[in-house]
Amino acid sequence: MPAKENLRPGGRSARVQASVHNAVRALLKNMDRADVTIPLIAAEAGVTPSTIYRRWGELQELLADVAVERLRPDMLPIDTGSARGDLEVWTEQYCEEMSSGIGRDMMRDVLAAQDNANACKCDAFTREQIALIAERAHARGEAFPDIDAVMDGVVAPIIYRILFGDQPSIERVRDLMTGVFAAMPTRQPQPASAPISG
Amino acid sequence: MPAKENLRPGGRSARVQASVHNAVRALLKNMDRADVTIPLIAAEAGVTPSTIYRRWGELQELLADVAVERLRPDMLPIDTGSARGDLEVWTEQYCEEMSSGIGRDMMRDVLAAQDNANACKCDAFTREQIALIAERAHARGEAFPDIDAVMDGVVAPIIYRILFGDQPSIERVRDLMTGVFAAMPTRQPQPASAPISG
DNA sequence: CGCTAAAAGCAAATAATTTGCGTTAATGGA
DNA sequence: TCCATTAACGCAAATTATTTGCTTTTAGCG
Repeated sequence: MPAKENLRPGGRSARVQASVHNAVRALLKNMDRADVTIPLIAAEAGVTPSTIYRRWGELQELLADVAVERLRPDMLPIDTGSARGDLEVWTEQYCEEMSSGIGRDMMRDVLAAQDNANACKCDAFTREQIALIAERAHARGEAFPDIDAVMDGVVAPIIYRILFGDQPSIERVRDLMTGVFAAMPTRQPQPASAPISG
Repeated sequence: MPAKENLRPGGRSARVQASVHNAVRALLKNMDRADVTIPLIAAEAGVTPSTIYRRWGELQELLADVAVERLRPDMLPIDTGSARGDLEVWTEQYCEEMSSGIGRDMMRDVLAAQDNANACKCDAFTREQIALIAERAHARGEAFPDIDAVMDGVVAPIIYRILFGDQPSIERVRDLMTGVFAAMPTRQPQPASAPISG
């Protein structure tokens, strides 16, 4: 139902979409999300409300659309020199972003939508980032856990805790990471491996 | 904001609440959740819409309220004779319930609400069920993982996958459970150690 | 029993959503 | 390049949902 993908990529349509997205971001910055309505967004974006209704159906789909764009990673995972360090830094940053008020709201928006395509996208973004870290690890000759193991062992617990009311602590996040590395099938890592200290 | 707790427990108020909850359940059984509106619920429940608006504020809070009641466990975890068996059976049932269309919808309702009190309740329900299994294990003198280890290692991955688009398979769920038991610190189980207080 | 106030009902006012139809402009083919 | 086609938009009227002020009911309590 929410167009976004299969719409005419050409000028006006894209312009309207960008304008609406910008309007949503601008409004969310300044006011409580409970007070943001479609007519308000339309006014801010300079379009007529029916355009939004026809393209997104309801507010939640639009919010989910906007949220997923903001959740798209905008940089490569930081290279610390070791797989474990890479994952640790990435995980802590991910956890911080997602625990913040904005991150929570965006995740809520994505999950609240009828259409779960956006939720799938978020999952894909995360997997891609971890895959990049894994690739680097392999290129260095370091052992690295399966993506699924990282998702189940680190990402899922973080997200679960954020969604269900508990703020995950840095210590807990480190423990989760340690657990995933410990559970990794121990085939011999090639010589170049260099685990971080501390 | 959503009353439900601190309301007058007496006759009329409780009657209205029950009537509204029943109306929601009845409507959700027969129609798409996108077509359920507050005026419709009010008509079905035989109350005036403004009553619902004043008590719950918006549809999502009401849906979350109803959903959390349906997510409340209505029976003790099945006793299979062993801790591992108990957890396995419970986990598989939990996974099935949550993966089903109804379970997903209820979880979505709970998470979509502004107020996350209901989400916390769901987490508490799950912890209580696992705590019961843990108590039985301790009473039998069996080792059992920490509740947090089970939440992070089994529950969180299941819920994450359901929310973010992947259906967790029975095999994967068993693997998760095996992992949690394997990672358990292997202190010797005392014979008939004291049950946890709770 | 009678008082007080929380919760419900009712109806008018306001706001959001849907819908029909005319207009604009992106796309694709001649 | 121009034209035909049609998706997407704008506008405005109709419908539906939400809010609000006021009245009535009734739970809670001395």
